[in-house]
Amino acid sequence: MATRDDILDAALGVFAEHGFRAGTVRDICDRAGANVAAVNYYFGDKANLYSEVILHAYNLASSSEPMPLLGSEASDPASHLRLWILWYVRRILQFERTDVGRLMAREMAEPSQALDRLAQRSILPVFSELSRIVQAVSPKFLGERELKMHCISIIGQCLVYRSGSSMLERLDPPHFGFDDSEQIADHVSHTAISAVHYLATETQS
Amino acid sequence: MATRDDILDAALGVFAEHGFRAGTVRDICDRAGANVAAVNYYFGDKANLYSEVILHAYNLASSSEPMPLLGSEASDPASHLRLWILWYVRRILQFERTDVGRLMAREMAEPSQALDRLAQRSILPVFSELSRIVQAVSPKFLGERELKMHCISIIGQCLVYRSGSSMLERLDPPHFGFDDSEQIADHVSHTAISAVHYLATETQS
DNA sequence: GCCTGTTTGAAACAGGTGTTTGATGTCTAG
DNA sequence: CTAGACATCAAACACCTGTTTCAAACAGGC
Repeated sequence: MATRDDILDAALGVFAEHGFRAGTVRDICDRAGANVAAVNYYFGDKANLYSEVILHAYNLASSSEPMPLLGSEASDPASHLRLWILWYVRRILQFERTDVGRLMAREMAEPSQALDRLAQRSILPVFSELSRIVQAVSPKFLGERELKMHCISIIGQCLVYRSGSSMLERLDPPHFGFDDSEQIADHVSHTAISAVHYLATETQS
Repeated sequence: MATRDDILDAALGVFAEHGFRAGTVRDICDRAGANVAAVNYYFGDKANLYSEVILHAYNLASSSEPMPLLGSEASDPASHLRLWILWYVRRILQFERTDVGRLMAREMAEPSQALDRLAQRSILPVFSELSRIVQAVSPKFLGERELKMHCISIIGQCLVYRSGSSMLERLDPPHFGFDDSEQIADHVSHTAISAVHYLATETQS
């Protein structure tokens, strides 16, 4: 059963690097030091292997830093929002260099059926927790859609540092990386906080 | 020479749908009503065809609504920012359903050499124009990095509606689409304007 | 030691890929 | 009319893909 795990690890690297289609089982088996037939023996076919790799990658990702929950620390909502954003930005930018992150990025750009199971258990909790925090920060009660857009704005400002990295790299360097997490978190949280306060006092068109 | 253009059009559709690797020249030639050898006859090889398709797609994209330049209309900077963001959001969300947009999205997620030539002539002007507008909106002079982060935040808030659409679709519907462009532009411009004003009055950590 | 189920191995298979070939048609200049 | 360039076509080529086959090696229980 050791070769099964070897194949799983090797497949993670190969799929992260080349994607599902372009990643070959021969490459995987070579890296795992196994025979070509091993993939079909243990996983049935290539597609099934991929599904298991996604699960494997998710388990690896989940074992990292846990999400800071509202109320877990006795701080004001504003600084908690900054803490949460810092956690999210770190998660995003840390992913950039790992196989797990590159795999997830591929899944986000071109989702496969394998993602569906994880999405409900991964994306939704993150989003609803962020909603709670933003609502706590806001001086007035935010409607559902209004709240949603604020959260999307925050997510978007963080995600762009990875999903738009191919664009950003083509501007004048230096590019933003993991070391800039704090600065990015500062900026995004300031933007978000000022947005909810501004929208609370001004009349929205 | 008509078949050359037919192949170009067909290849745009095939590459947008399946990507460079998974898109086959046989599929392209079938759609174009041409022989398999036509691709190599007119374009040398598949990679070269892809490069020309990227150029072709860019020309199609450029012939759409032009970017609203600062000073072209006699309006205050704030409403001009909203106008610019609306233009950008529309461009982003309109792309979602067209072959050109899907191709560009693929290129952004996994850039090929073909993108390099376009990037300098497409991304940079957009970004520098946005920088000018944000600077005009701001009550105080913004430093290079500060200005850059504001612009990235705006870009990110718009881009997320496409790059993160696979995530957003998994939240409770209805999802945001082209018809919500105005609302999104309102929200993003309000956020951006309040951010530059807030950061101008508060002391940034 | 032997037997049984599990695991590995080299080779082959069937199908699809981009590309090349050489013949055939088509049109235009001399 | 003819020569030559251009364009199209069916067929074949060489290669790579995931998958299967079947024999050999290995494991542990009796």
